[in-house]
Amino acid sequence: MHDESWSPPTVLLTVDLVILTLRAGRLCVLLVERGEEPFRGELALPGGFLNNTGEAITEAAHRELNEETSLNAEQLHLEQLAAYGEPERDPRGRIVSVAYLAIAPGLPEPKAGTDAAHASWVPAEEVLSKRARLAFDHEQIVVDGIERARAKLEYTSLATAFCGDLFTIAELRKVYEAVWGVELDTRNFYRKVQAVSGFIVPAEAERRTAVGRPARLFRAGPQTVLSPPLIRPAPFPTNEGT
Amino acid sequence: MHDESWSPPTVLLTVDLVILTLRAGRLCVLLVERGEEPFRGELALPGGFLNNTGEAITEAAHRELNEETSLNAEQLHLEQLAAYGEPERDPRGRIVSVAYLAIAPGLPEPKAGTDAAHASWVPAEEVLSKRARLAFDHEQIVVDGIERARAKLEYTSLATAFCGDLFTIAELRKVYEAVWGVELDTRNFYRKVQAVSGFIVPAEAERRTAVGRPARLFRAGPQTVLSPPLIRPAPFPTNEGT
DNA sequence: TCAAAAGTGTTTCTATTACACCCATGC
DNA sequence: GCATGGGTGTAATAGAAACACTTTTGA
Repeated sequence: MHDESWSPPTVLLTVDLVILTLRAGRLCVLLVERGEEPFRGELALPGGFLNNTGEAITEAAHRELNEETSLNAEQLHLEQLAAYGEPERDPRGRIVSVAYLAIAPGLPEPKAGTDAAHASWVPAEEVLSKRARLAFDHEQIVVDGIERARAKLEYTSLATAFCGDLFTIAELRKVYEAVWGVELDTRNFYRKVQAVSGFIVPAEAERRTAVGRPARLFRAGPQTVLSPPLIRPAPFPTNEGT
Repeated sequence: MHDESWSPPTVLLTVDLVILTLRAGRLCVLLVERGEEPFRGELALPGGFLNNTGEAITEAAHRELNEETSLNAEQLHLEQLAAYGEPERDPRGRIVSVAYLAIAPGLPEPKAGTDAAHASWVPAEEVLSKRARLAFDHEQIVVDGIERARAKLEYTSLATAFCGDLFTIAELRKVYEAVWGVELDTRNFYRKVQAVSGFIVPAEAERRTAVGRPARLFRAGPQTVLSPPLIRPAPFPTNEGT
């Protein structure tokens, strides 16, 4: 197939982060305005090259995440999305990016990283509707990240990663509504979510708001896989004749 | 953070393939006996280095898949699983592998590739039960691949990729039973699978076996996402008090 | 006529939905 | 009291599971 002197090509490796959070009831993604070429001044995902200290890819993702949000591993969810390696995806050369999905509870305005002129929370809808355009293939990565989050809300406890340590069931429902882009019945959600064993456990406390009855507080339970799952309503009616 | 002369480390990129098929009603994965160091003589996933002709990672996966199975892109399912990049995963140096999941209909005994002394179909159970040990981190990759296949049988039409162009509902059911490792009621499956619009469409033909009533033949329909999905039975009873 | 596999009907049970209604609080 | 959001009860419906039964074939 090839002679003995053949040697495989080397590539540069970056990590890119799709960091999702809820702000004012809307799903938002952290984007930076690039301070360097290529795509200087355009919006992009936070990320960067792998260190040359022999770090694992996941470690690089944690490092970049900490640079952007000052949150560490215990405080949020981080998982690998996929590798993106089209030859023409980066004009600087053969650069393969491993994308990660991070979920954070509501955060203050982010601080700028070293190679990011600005960093800001952009509503996911801005990206999905193509009103905000992104550098490289980052639009596809965001789309993949949001779809991963939407899917994992169904059968894992990922939604609790959007909340703080303590949360009400109404807050948890707002996570589902914002990420899925639907409205859910408050009362049925209230019972359904409590019927999933190990999903949320009651805390001995209440949260008082300006008006209305105080809500019980809960924290994330031990179970990470939900059974039964919370099925998201079909976005478009499934009516087509067989 | 780092000075201007800093340059990121280069890595070598491989693709590894988890190729699944059904043989005699059992889920099997294609493994090769390594013909070179490291791990000479041990079992491993088929795969290899990225070409230096500027190919996309997905193209490299297709190329390796064709070398092992002589099947092309139209004949089977191929999707990216994940990137594996622990620093110590390969003793040869910093090698990142992008793993792919391939699903093939029943195939004859495979031909050996260039750097594979033997290639053979190994029952998935041999790997999951750790009776067969694999080189590198390939055991984890196989576990991830099988779990991906199990999950995607629920909500996508992936099961048809295990079948030939034409198949009976009983054959399709055997796919679900083998991949999930459960037994399904033939009669309920028969109706449920036909109730999913666009999953399978009847072909104007029958399949006669040695004994019994001939079965109608079907082919894969246009729908790739199943609604409603086919939920797999919980492997262990979900009984734990809240 | 029998065995085997395909395909149908029907009952039972459980989960989801929709929505009426009650509860606890601040003002 | 009354507005507001939290929480409960319940009837109607849809889906899943269990299984008796009929159909079609080869031998």
